[in-house]
Amino acid sequence: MPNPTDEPPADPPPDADAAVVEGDSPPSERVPLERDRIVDAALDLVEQLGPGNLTMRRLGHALGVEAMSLYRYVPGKEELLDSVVDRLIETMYADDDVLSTPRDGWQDFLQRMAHGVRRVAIAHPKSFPLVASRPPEAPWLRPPLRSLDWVESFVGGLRSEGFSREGTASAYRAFTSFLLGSLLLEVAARGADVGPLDVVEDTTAESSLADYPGVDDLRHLLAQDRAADEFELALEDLLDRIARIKVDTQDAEES
Amino acid sequence: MPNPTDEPPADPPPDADAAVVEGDSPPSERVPLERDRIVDAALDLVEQLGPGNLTMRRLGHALGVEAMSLYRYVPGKEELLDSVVDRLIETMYADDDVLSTPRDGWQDFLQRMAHGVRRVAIAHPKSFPLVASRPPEAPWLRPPLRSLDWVESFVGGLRSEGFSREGTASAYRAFTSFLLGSLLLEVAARGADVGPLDVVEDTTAESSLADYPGVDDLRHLLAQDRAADEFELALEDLLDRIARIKVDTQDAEES
DNA sequence: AGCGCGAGGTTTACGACGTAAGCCTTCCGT
DNA sequence: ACGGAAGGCTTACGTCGTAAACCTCGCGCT
Repeated sequence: MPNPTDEPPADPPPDADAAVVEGDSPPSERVPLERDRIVDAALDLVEQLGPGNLTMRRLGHALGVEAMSLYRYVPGKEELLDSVVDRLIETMYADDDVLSTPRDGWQDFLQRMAHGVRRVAIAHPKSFPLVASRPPEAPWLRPPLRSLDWVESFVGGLRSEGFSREGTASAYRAFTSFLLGSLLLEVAARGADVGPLDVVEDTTAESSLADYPGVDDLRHLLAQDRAADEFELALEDLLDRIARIKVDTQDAEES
Repeated sequence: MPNPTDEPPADPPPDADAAVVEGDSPPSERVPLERDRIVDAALDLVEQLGPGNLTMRRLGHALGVEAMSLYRYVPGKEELLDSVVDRLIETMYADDDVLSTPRDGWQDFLQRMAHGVRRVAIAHPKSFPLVASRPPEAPWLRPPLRSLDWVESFVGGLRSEGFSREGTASAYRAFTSFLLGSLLLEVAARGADVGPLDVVEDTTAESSLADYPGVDDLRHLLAQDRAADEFELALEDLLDRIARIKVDTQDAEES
């Protein structure tokens, strides 16, 4: 068994060219060919098998095509993965509840943005870590807000609400590291217990915890999933912190 | 070029068996054989080439040995990587400035712990992300504090300082996600600019930023490395937050 | 009608990977 | 002296990413 990186590969036979939905019709296009389809399929595969089990051959197979055909549309696997995270980011940006510019104050603006990112992370637990692990293209594109559009929204939004340059930059850094830490951990916890079958399997029993009375005592508390509540609380505290940053960095600036 | 995942592989010739330091001598051992040596070498290699370029053959080569010989001491690559992150965690735990139990209050205790973790992260920028990306063995082993010893220290320390069970659990979750987010981002930024040569290469010039005036305006600020200061500030705010958690969850508990 | 030609797919092939299986050597206890 | 195991080496298999060459249509020309 050469490569059991994440989960059993489990290769089902191909289907492909299944439902070619019709409906749209700009002048002269046939059936929806590819490239976006490739990225979508890659995202799906990553979500099913984990990033380590995405394979060009497997991906081709899922699209009813040989692996090499993909290279007509994608320069290589790395770039494909980059496109996958781009797709994820776009998904976030298309969220209706996320504003591209503040409407009811910056706190509401940032709340919506944070929740939008969280929604995407939770909807794509296996892919989300990719957003963190690909090398950033520029120092100001910090995961998980890895796109100029997001950063522009963030920066423009806060500036328009009276944040100084320094305040905006600090807030941006605080916001991104908060999101990254919380969501990576939440998603990792979520991803762990969706294993193949496992049932409930209390994980208790077993060995160790005898030597670790403190941990043993808190075992149940620590295993509980309070992610949603704590995200909310931590986010509120973060906004307070950012409010403090705002006033602390308020200095003489032109508009 | 099959696998340019991270950086150019660049395979130098082997040396191995170079300096076999003598000095210790328990009853009957020859030259320091292996297993720990393997893990150390793996850690070094990851640090030099990035995790994606660690290869059993390359690792063997670095130790002056064929790849297959490693399997005498290590069951497989996954387990090797697990051992590497364990080694990292032990390194943190051996830090003299980190206390295993509070001496001057829990704030000092957590400060020292946070700085200890940060020191290790910064000393091993390429390896640190491994600590985050390996699947956790239990829900209460949250990166980057992935060892029962750490968690026991944390939990025991806070409990002994009067934290309730719930308060301890909340503080633990807040602490870990703070560390993970901050340090991953700091380390990613650091890892980015140690590329092969690149010189300074202002990254400015170039394309894009014309359409993103807000980002362009803040470009220099956002590229600045304020990681150290902001870690300190954020950590202090986190401790305040934890103090609030402490009093908020103070309820009737036996000692 | 013939014909080239390019878009989009396939085949084949290479080198690197993780690792199973078996072989060879060296050295120890008896 | 010798058996055996400890520790390394060689060979081999299946899989990966991808370069290169090759088919095979259907279209627009003349």
